[in-house]
Amino acid sequence: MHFVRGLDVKFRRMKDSRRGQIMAAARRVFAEKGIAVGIADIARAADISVGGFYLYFQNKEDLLRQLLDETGREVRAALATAFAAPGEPLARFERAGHAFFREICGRRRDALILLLRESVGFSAEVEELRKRLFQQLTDDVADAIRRVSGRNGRRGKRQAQVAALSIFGMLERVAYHYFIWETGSKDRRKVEEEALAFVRDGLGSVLLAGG
Amino acid sequence: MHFVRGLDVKFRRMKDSRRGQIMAAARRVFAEKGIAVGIADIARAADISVGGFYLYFQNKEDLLRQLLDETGREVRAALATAFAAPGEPLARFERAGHAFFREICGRRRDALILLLRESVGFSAEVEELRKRLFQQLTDDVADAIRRVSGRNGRRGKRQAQVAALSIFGMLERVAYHYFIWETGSKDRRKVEEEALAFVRDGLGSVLLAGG
Amino acid sequence: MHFVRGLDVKFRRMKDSRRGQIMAAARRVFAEKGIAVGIADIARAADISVGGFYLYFQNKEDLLRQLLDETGREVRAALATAFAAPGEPLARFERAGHAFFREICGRRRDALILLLRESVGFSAEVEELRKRLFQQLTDDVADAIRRVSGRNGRRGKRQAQVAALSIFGMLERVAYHYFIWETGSKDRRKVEEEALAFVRDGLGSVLLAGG
Amino acid sequence: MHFVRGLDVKFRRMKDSRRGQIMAAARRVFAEKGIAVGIADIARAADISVGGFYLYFQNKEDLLRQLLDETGREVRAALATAFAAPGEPLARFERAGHAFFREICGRRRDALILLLRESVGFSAEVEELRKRLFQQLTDDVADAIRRVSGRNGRRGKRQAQVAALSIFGMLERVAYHYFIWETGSKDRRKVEEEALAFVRDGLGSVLLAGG
DNA sequence: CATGAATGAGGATTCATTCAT
DNA sequence: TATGAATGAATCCTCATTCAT
Repeated sequence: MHFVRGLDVKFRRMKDSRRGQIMAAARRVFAEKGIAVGIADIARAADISVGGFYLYFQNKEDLLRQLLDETGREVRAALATAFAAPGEPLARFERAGHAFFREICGRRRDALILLLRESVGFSAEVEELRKRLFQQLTDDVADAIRRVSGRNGRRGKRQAQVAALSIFGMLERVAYHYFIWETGSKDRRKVEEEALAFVRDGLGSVLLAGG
Repeated sequence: MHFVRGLDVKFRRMKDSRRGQIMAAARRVFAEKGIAVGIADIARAADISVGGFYLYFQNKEDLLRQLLDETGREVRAALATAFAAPGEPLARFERAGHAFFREICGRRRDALILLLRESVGFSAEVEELRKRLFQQLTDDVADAIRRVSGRNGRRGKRQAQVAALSIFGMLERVAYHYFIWETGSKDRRKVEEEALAFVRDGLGSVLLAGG
Repeated sequence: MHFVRGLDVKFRRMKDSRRGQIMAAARRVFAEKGIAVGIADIARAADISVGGFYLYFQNKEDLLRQLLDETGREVRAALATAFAAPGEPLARFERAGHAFFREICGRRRDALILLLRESVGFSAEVEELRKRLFQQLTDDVADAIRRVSGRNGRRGKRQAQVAALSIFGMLERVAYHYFIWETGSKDRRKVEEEALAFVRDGLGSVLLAGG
Repeated sequence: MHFVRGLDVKFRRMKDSRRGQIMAAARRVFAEKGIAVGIADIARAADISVGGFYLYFQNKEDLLRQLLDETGREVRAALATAFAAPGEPLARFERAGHAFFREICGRRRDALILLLRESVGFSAEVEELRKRLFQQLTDDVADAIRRVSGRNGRRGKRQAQVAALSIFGMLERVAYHYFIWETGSKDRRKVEEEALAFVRDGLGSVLLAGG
């Protein structure tokens, strides 16, 4: 039985690695040539046959869904980890912002492009997934804001929700500008500082308003 | 000859009206069914033949380009007009924000969807156009910020640029959330207030920092 | 208006002729290479592009459906015409039998192959259509038998139904053998005579039983 | 050596049982989902791997061929056994007819569907096999008719051949109608009676003609 | 200017068959 | 013998674009 379980695990891993290999290739190809590339291109980039692709994904939309799920998990994890470390509330928000720029924009440009550009408007179902994903992310942040501000009334909730949306919107557009389009100032450290200063100020009064 | 010129003008107008008719139909159809709809659908919605479409637009991308240009002009105009009226700097920014929600999100949902969802990642050329468009918009705002703050050094420029990007990012995501996905609070007036309060706070220190 | 109607009619005809051209080509190709041929083969045989095919038929199944409908109408018409002429009941049945061999097997081998071989088991929907078609044909014959025999009780109905089915079964298998497989005796006139003699005898007692 | 032979025999048996297991599963699956199902479905139904399938059959067509052969043998055996028992010639034909309905239609619906629906038009080679199979079956019956009628001239042969074909055609269509489509009267006993009465009458004069 | 039938390249997906293990 | 992942040719269908009328 051990042997069989061992095999099982081994196969599961192989399967996972194959799947991961395709996902990585797809992210690369999507980022470079756009999501309109054919399955053949993805398969080629993943060193696999066209039929092989369909062994691991039901169809192109399924691949995109898994890619988005993964990206969503990564972003949430990066933000949550950075936010979890002890410190002043505002400092923790700021750390989370830095994490977004460092972990995601800096290290996962492919994922960023997928999330902000290539997956947009792909299909109704994918759009629904994007919506859920953004809701999770903004809910996470809105919860954090509410916990810090202590405001739990309808107004407090809406305020936290809007603040969370605003923060994400800022991060997104700044990321799109500097990391996807690679426009404007090349000094991303400074850009990062300014952007987070803007967040801090916007957030500051939201948090203080509750005190 | 007058007659001929008259005809000419008339034809130019007819041509313009035809073109406008197609563009309006396209915006409607794109917003409803996504940019993947065929030319046939657009032509049907515009009460024109498929061949007729190609008399007014070189191809689908050309249509999209013109649609985006138009939308860009409208947004700039709405913001510029609102900002131009006299008053305190911060109040003028706020008015521009209100104009975005009222004029664009409220009255031009089709254009909003096109700008933020359907045109994203369509093709390299369209993406280039989107980039230019966003640069114009953020440059407008950044200029205004710089004029008010008086800071014209490299740092001031970057600061203004980032602030402008941040403001647009916020407006975009809030618009996407409440006007495209139509999620969350139904009280858009209040959402608008909160969002603009956030902008005001973030902007406040940028402007004051220069004083 | 006459002009416009004229155009309309002309276009309808052109469209019909195009459609008919494809249907004729398809019957030929199906009979020769089997229904598994690709749309490309059908299109080539019909001197049309692949896209052109889809201008006239929703998909392959739609083509098959229309082909079967047409064949069904032809067979019913051939039998009905032959049966309608005056004469003794048995002689009229016999004439209908001759019509089947002459009009359908002799002149429309393609249609015969489609009906008895290529359309079999294509898809659930087509099988449903085949079922309806055979029911119509056997109902026609069963009605004729009942009218002649005068028996309208449950037993008479069943008897007529089974006799009609039997007749069709005979005609089909004889047709399959001699006209599709082209096996056995080459003297089809004589085969025809023998087969119809068999029908006459089987039918004779059914008809007389009622007297 | 005994040991080895024993093993050999055992393996042969295992091989046979494996093969039979696959054939049984295939008949079931073909009858239910149509012959278009993939090898994977058949393998799953037979509790075997895809690769395993190819240890016992060269390819899908080979499976179909063996399935048809088997079905042919069964039908011939059922008819021959029923016909072999002593009695009046006509009564023996009738018994064979009953055997067809009882043994084949009633007990082997899967085989019936395969023979009359799923194997039709599969490929040129399978069609050839079907042709041989039907020839054997009709030759068997035609021989029996000839032996009873005593007519051995060219005309007698043709007459017997056509009569045999007619009988099979009737049985087939009645079977298709009542046992495959499961349409019409639910009282299969009575249907069977009527159908065989029809055969008896048709056959009667063929047999008597020779006397 | 206007039409819409026609084109055909391109993309998604399936499935019989093979082969390394 | 047995497995099932891998292959890739084959097929269906769509849609931007053209062009004869």
